[in-house]
Amino acid sequence: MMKEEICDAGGDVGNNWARVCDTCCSAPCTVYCRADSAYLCAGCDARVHAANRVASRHEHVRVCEACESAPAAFLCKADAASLCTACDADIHSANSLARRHQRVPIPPIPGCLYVPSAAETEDSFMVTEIDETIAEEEEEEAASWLLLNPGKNSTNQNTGFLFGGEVDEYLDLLEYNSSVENQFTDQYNQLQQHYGAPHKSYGGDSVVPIQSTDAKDHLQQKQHQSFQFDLDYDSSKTAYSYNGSISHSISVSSVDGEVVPESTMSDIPTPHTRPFKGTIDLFSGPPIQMPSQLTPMDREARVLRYREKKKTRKFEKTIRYASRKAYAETRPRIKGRFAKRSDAEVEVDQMSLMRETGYGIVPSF
DNA sequence: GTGGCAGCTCGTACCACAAATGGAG
DNA sequence: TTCTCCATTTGTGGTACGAGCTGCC
Repeated sequence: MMKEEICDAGGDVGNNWARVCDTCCSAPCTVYCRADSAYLCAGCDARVHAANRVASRHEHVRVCEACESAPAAFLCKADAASLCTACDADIHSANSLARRHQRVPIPPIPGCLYVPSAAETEDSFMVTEIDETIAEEEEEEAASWLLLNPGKNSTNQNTGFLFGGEVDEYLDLLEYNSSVENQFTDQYNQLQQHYGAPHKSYGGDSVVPIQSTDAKDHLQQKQHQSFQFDLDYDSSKTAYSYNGSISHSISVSSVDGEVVPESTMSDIPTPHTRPFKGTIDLFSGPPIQMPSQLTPMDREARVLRYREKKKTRKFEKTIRYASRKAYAETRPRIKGRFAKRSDAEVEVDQMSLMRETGYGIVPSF
């Protein structure tokens, strides 16, 4: 793909960006401002359009995801892609199947797409290209969450493809539960440190959390995709229903849910039922109070919490009892199922026990 | 465009038994 | 109140199997 040389600074040399930011020339553009007739990156978009009230009203659209060099005009629901008129015509005239893709026009979005943090605004020109690309993706994802809120309290100026209030309330739900969950997690960790051991000592089992350093990217990606599907699924409903999305989320996330040691639950003096990680316990606990107004600082904090939680998600299975795991691994199996131990194996065990303890089994008759 | 088939992926039930749990005495 | 006994429940991993999806004819 030919890269347009717009900036004279040469900041785009050596990258694969189709079009670089007209302002900083050091990052790929993500939005097109119609008022300024300029292609801007996330950081510059935030900085320029947050400068004053007039600038904040500039209408802008995302850049075409195909050519990345023209403003997107249509959103293909089948491909979930924003396309410019040229790419839309090319792609959707290729075959009959593509022609059936449902596309909706993308209206311009007033206001700033991004809410940069202080660190981002200060260090936005110092990150490497790769880091910036990754950060860009996270920015867009986080911004996609942020974009959805205004429609809840004011006139919904979003595309209508996503009903912002619903999704943002979902985010609020997630964050509410995550905060409660984190509170429980912290409490649990403190108790672990307090007791000095993760499990009440019976001389047998001990809790052994599996610390797999390998991040299961495909699982995360899969879950993330399913998560996004949940949102779209909900947004397609005319009537808002928590049950729909929540049941989906549970079915996805509870599979690899982290299990809390039983002893911990019984040992904690303040009783609570810790839900599976990622689940939403709507049917117990105090009613959730939805904030009606969110300041930019609040929203930024929520996005940061969302990112942090996204980074620290765990998908690996947690072993609660190491002895049971060790025993299960050594047990005889038939087609994967546990099988009864033969008499010979039982005798071997008894012999080994006699050697260890020095005592035999006395016949009862 | 529709139906049938093969191949693939994914989730889950199944098994035995030691350990954990909780009630009764 | 504390301890012991005993019945019940829980948790553990590898494999088979069914459901669902995709691609091809």
